[in-house]
Parts: sequence; C-alpha cells; structure tokens
Amino acid sequence: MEFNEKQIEILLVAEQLFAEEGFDGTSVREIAKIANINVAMISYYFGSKEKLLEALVLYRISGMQLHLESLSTEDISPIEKIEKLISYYIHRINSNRCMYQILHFELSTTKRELNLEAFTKVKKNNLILLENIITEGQLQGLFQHNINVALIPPIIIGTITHFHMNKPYYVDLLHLDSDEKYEDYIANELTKHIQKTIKALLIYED
Amino acid sequence: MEFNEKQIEILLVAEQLFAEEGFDGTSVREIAKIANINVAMISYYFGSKEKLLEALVLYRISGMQLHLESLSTEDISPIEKIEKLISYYIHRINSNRCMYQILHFELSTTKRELNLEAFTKVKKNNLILLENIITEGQLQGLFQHNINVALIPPIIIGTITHFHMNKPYYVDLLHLDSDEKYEDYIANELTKHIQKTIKALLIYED
DNA sequence: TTAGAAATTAAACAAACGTTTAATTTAAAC
DNA sequence: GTTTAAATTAAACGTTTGTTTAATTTCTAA
Repeated sequence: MEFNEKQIEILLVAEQLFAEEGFDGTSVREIAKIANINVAMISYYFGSKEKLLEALVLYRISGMQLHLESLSTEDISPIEKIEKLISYYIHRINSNRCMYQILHFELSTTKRELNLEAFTKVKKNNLILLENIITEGQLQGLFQHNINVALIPPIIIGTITHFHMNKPYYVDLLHLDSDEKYEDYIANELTKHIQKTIKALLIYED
Repeated sequence: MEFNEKQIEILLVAEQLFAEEGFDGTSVREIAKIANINVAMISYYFGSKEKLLEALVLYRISGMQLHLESLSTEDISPIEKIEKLISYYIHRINSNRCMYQILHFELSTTKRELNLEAFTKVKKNNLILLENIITEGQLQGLFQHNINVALIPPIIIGTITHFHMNKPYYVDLLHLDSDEKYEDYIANELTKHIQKTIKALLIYED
C-alpha cells in the first residue's frame, strides 16, 4: 500500500487526533478541517473512518521493526547488547508515541477488530533477539538461568508507557517544567533506570 | 457523595462499558439498556454523561487507598515489606482493572478535564510509604543508596498494565488458554517476577 | 386517605455523526 | 484542443448522539 502526499497528510493529522482524543472522540470533520481537505476526501481515499485507522496502523507498524539484526553479531558484551537493545526500544516507543497510544486503546477495546498480526510479528521477532542475547550471557556465566524472558519486554514497554500516560503527574513530581526537561529525563534518567533494572534482574541471584 | 442501589448499578454498568469501549464509544442508551433503566435516569441522577464519569471516578478512587499504614511498623524485614507492598499493589490494580483502564485513557486525552487530585494524593501517599521502607533497608545495609524511588512504582504499575492491555498477545505467547490460567499467572509468575525485579534493583551494585 | 415529593416513562429536541451524491474543477493523455 | 479520468467540492442523507420535556406512576409522610 502506497500513499500520496495528501493521503499521508491526512494520516498524520488523524494519528495525532486519534492519540489525543481517541478514535471515537475524533470526528472526520475535525480531521478534514485540520488537514485542510474536504470531508468527503476521507471516504474517497480510504473508504471509511475505520479503514483510515487500519491504513494508519499498517503505515506505522510497517516501519516499526527494530533494525537490530546486526546486534547479535556485534563484538560487544551481552550486557552492552542489553543496554543497546533497551535504548533502541525506548527510542522507538518515543518516536512512535502517538501510535503506541492508539494501539494501547485499540488493543483493549472490544469495539473494533483491528488486524494487528504485523504488530505481533514485530514483538515476537524482538523477543527472539532478546532471548539470544540472554542465552549468550548465560553461556558466558554472566546472567542467571532462572529468567522469564517473556516478562522482560513488559517491564521496558510498560514502564515507559506508564510514564508517558501519567506525564502531568511525573512532570509535577520530578519538576520537569519544560518539554525539553521531560524529554531529557526520559532519554537519560529513565533510560538508565530501566537499563539498570534489567541488568540487575539478569545478574541478581535469587 | 452517597449513592443508592440504582445509582450504583448504573455506575457499575457504566464502568464496564467505559473500560471496554471507551467513554466516547459508549452511548447513554447502551448504559441504560444494560442497567435496565430509562435513559433519562442518567441525567436525572448524575446531571450528564460526563458527570456520570466524574462520579464513577470519585466513587472508585475513594476506595482505592492501600491500607498499608501498618506495614511500616510490622516486625518483618524491609525485603519482606517490599514483597508485601508489591503484592498489595498488584492486587489493587487487578481488582480495579476497569477503573485503571478508564483512567489510563482519561489521563492522556485532552477531551475532558477530570479532577484527579484524589488519585494523585493516593499515589503520593504510596510513594512516601515506599520511600520509608527503602530508607529502612538502606540503614540496615540491605539496599543500595543510588536508587531513584520515584521510578519504582512505574515499573510495577506499568508492567501489570501493559500485561493486561496486551492480554491476547500474552495469552497466546504463554499459552494461558483459560481465564483461570490467566489470573493464576498474574497472581503467581508475574507477581514473583516483579518482586524479584524490584528486589534485584534495590540490591544490585551498579 | 390524601397531599406532596420522588421516581420513571415515552417522546421530542437540536446537534453532530459518518457517508453518499451529484456537480464541478483540475490534471493527464492523445 | 478534445477527451477521459482523477480530484475536489457543497449539500444532503439517514442515524445516532446527549439532553430535556411533560405526563404519569410510585412511594412517603401526615
């Protein structure tokens, strides 16, 4: 599926609005107004509001796969690989914040049936990559053996997502009184915190 | 604010629907139908759909404070206190799953301005409790000192929330092919996993 | 038993919704 | 320059939305 400039403009406007106000909280007229097009263009291009959402999800997820295949073969320690993997992870969630927000809702609503196979595939691929790194670390005697690898991504994704969702609360609590400070905090403190947590979990003797 | 049986029935129906289909995805007629009342009763009792949401949030949050004041003075080790705190935490999120789902969305939407002071207060209280336990552990030489306490709740809440939101994915991945298995997994594996993670983080030497 | 308040109802309200229509403009191909 | 297809438009479509009205029933207290 390929889109022209106008279609992409509509997709981007829809993405932001869907993230901010929810799919059901966003009207096609709102999208059309901000994208500077006629309402009918949405049906004309995408068929319907719901198909617009499907197109958007597909458009974003296709570009979401981590480009980390090379990581497995890099000549650095498993610990460094974990650190790299986590910062890539965080970066991806950060740069796809709106889409994650949308998916979060769509995953838990019974209203629509989105085909999220592509998303599942991405997640499973990343899990295998993580498993490989951990196995490598275990073979080198660096990591413990009784580790539930499937529950590591939830820590990473969950923590960041929760942080984003409760932005006002953490902005207040941590005095992040500018967008720059907020972004910096995620890129530094929060990233380090998660890296440290996962490292601790891998090394910690139960 | 006190509610009679009929009002509570409406609140409970609304809670489930708001969680499943979102606030904007739920119509007052749908609520009325399931709650077996006339649509006008919602306006009659609560004023409006939006005020119904406000009432619901208030109704739930008021009963949400963890009853853990006693935990500080219990005669168990800081590690055990942390473990207890986490399982209480998880239990609370589990038994307030719908409300968390609703709050998650309402916190990140710009559509409505909910007064969530009460919720913030609960969170801040729990943070203080956590800080006290960690300080106690540090004084006993059990925990490290360079710990960002404010970032510990996000790990706990974020991980569980993420797990719930991606239920279909984890049901498939972990073969949790019945509701009982799913609940058991949260109460056992996932809870232990989070406890282990936090303990590791507190003990791990950077 | 009766008066008054509270609860409940069906119907109507205007506004907003997603979508379609039919007419018109723009662009591309010959 | 003409023809044909694609893009764009304003208007209208039928539903559904949250809310209000006004009439009626149920309950409560004197």
